[in-house]
Amino acid sequence: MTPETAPATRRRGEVLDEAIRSAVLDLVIDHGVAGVTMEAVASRAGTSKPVLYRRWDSRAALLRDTLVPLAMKAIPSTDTGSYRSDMLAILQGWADFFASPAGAIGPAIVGAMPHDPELAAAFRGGVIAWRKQAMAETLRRGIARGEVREDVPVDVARELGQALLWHRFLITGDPITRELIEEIVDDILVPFTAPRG
Amino acid sequence: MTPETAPATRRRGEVLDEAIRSAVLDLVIDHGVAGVTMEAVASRAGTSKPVLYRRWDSRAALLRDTLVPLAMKAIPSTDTGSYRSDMLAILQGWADFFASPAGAIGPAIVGAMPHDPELAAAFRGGVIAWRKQAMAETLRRGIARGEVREDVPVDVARELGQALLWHRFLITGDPITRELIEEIVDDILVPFTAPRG
DNA sequence: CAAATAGGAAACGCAAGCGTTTCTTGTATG
DNA sequence: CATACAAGAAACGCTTGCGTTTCCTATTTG
Repeated sequence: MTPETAPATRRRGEVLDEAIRSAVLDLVIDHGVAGVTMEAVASRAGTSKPVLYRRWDSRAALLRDTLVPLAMKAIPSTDTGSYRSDMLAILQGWADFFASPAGAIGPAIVGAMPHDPELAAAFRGGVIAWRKQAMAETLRRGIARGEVREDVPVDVARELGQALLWHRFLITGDPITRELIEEIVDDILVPFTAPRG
Repeated sequence: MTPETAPATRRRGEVLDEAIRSAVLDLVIDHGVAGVTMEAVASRAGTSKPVLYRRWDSRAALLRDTLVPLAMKAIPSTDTGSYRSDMLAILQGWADFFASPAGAIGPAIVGAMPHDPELAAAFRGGVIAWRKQAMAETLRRGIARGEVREDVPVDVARELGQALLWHRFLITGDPITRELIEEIVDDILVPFTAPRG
């Protein structure tokens, strides 16, 4: 046990940041957003409240800075070569997110937004705006390939698939299967967006 | 001020029950579900905690018994004579509910269900099951009239319209307009369910 | 009318959480 | 090496909320 090999007892920088983020997610999963208190996060992350308050001036800021980036990295943005296979990949990405531990942030954010305008702005202005843009891009590529009609109502078309998945995830609790995804794409999305012949 | 006309100072039965229900909804609207504490409900309803505990053994039971019936009476179940006008009425009912003060219970329930299995069972087994049944009934009537194809995939068809509305209400915050409702019915639902050929 | 019920006020002891302060000391930097 | 920074432990005083008890008395019931 020489001094050179004594293990570090305190964490700094990214190591500590990751421990805090991980603690927040664990608490959301276990107890919902109400379980995310400064006391609980500090305890779970093996740190102290002054450490948290040095970074965030409030619980709301901590939640916002932790939950929103998790939602941001969930979904592939990918050009697969066809509108159909783009949509299959995107909807599968959502389904995988919902099935993952991080999916717990979905209902947490939805429940919190009505009373946290900054969280709502971050989530809708960040994550959702980005997803809308990516979906519009997907439709644009489809139009360029001649797979999607030029007068497709983009506003509705870009949300139609994920709306069904969110509905099952948040509201009805019904299963989200690969078969459902293919049905949505082949029986709803493709007919709805296809050029009219 | 004769004794016969002295105003009542205590409430009983339905009058008191309604005051409690109203207090819960007010608190959800103002503070979200986290604001619904036994202290706050008692104070808001102008009653006392023993009165609440005489009725419910826990905050969770009070929430469940208050929020779920509110969701239950939101939506018309109506036979208007055609599948199209049925769907217009139903989706307008959802839109009106979301725009009403009681709409606040939507995100409240969604946020709470992952950690309250009894609430989830009440909401999904009660409200949602009832809505699914009513939607299946609507499709059946459409089939009988020849407006809806006999092989319509009921599982997806019965949730498609409201999924889009819930998505806007809970996730994106985009407006829910009469034009949107008509677009959903005329451009998505009717083509998707219509007989082929 | 008398008796029973339960509404409402007030209080209780306890726990959890808040935001902050003080202190020690591990770790990074120059 | 010395210095600066910040991590982590511990404690603080305060607030809110919990579930419960006691008491008084309004209201209903028989």
